[in-house]
Amino acid sequence: MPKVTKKELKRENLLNQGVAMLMGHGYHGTGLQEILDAANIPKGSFYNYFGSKENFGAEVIQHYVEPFIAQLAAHLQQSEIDALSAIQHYFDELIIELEKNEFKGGCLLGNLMGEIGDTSEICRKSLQSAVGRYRDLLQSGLAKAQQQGTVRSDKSAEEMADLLINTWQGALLRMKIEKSSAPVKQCCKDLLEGFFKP
Amino acid sequence: MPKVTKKELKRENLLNQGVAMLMGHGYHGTGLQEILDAANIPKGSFYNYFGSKENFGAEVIQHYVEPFIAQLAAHLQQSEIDALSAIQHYFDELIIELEKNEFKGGCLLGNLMGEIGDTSEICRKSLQSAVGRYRDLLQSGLAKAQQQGTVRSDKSAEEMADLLINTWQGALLRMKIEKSSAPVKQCCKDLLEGFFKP
DNA sequence: CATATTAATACGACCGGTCATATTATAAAT
DNA sequence: ATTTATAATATGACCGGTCGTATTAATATG
Repeated sequence: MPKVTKKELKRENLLNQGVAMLMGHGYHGTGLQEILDAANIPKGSFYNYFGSKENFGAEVIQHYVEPFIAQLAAHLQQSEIDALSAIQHYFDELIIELEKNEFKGGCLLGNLMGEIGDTSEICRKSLQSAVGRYRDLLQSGLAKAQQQGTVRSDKSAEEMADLLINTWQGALLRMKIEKSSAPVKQCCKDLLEGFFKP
Repeated sequence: MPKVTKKELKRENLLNQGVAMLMGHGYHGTGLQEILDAANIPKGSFYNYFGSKENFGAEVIQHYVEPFIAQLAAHLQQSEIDALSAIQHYFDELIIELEKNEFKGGCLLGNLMGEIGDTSEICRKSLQSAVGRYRDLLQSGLAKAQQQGTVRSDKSAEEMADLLINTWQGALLRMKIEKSSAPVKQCCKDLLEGFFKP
């Protein structure tokens, strides 16, 4: 096996463990040691892969959002299902996952926006990009739903995408402290089955 | 001056500095030393006032929410103004304050829900209580607005209060990473001037 | 002088990050 | 093709500093 691939593999392993650890204990609550231990990589090797903890955090953010974008995109391009239903199914899947985790963690983006969104410029930029990419995809789905007549057209898809993302993020915070999926379920009901209807 | 009062004064000073520091750098990002330095209180004295950092955090949360509740209550009991307008004016004031702080900090409750909402049980309970008290007050204002006919009555005041709080929290996170008040302004517009209308 | 309250100091654990060195891979030279 | 020189990567001990907390000394109160 090529050496460069092996290095990439370890790098990705660190990112995966980083996602899990930062979700669980936050940025400042997680030490590099924990991440390295979880990935079975020696302490001294960390800086062969990343320039600093801060840079690592910024990469973790991008690494985290990727599967969510892929998952939503997969739902949206199922041609036999209308866009609004696709979005609803997507969020239903997220809720199932949240319940499986007993409402712990929530969304890494939301957690880090609150914790380091205005102290680490590098991570702020990364968060901005990650949320932006996610928002753009959701917006395209809502625009499609507008064309299909399942979502109101007197509000822009962009406005609704932002509203949905923001309400979802707030609902995730509530979920964490209430230990209940009621807030996130209500979010979907209020918006997707209520405010967004034509 | 009575001794007990002097002690209470220093205690409250610590809580005030704690609010400011935890807002700026989060729970794990803030050391007790910084707080004690800011309050001009010797390091060894901390445990004369609080049992632990975690207990301190839980108290800071309650200390933080108090003025917001008082401010909203003050708006709501202005008899010459209808409840919906009172709520709108209240949020307008919050937005002005956020702009004054250049979008830094946001809401301590939201930040801590994300960071330690599912790791510190004590703080989780405190957050639950703080948000609950705030929600109840907002709910009573919305119920009043329903009676005055300025807010729709086919949705419960509780549901709308939760939705407003959650969307507001999410919008605050977006505000932090976009460095713009657009998200929070849009939140008020979408809900108070849109979804909540009869 | 006895007692409680405050403050100084001590403590071990851990933080992010650096270092010289060991190992391995690549390139050059024979 | 084999050996030698060079570079890249891997590694664990270790840096100064800070963490939250415990213990001990000093001070104030009765």
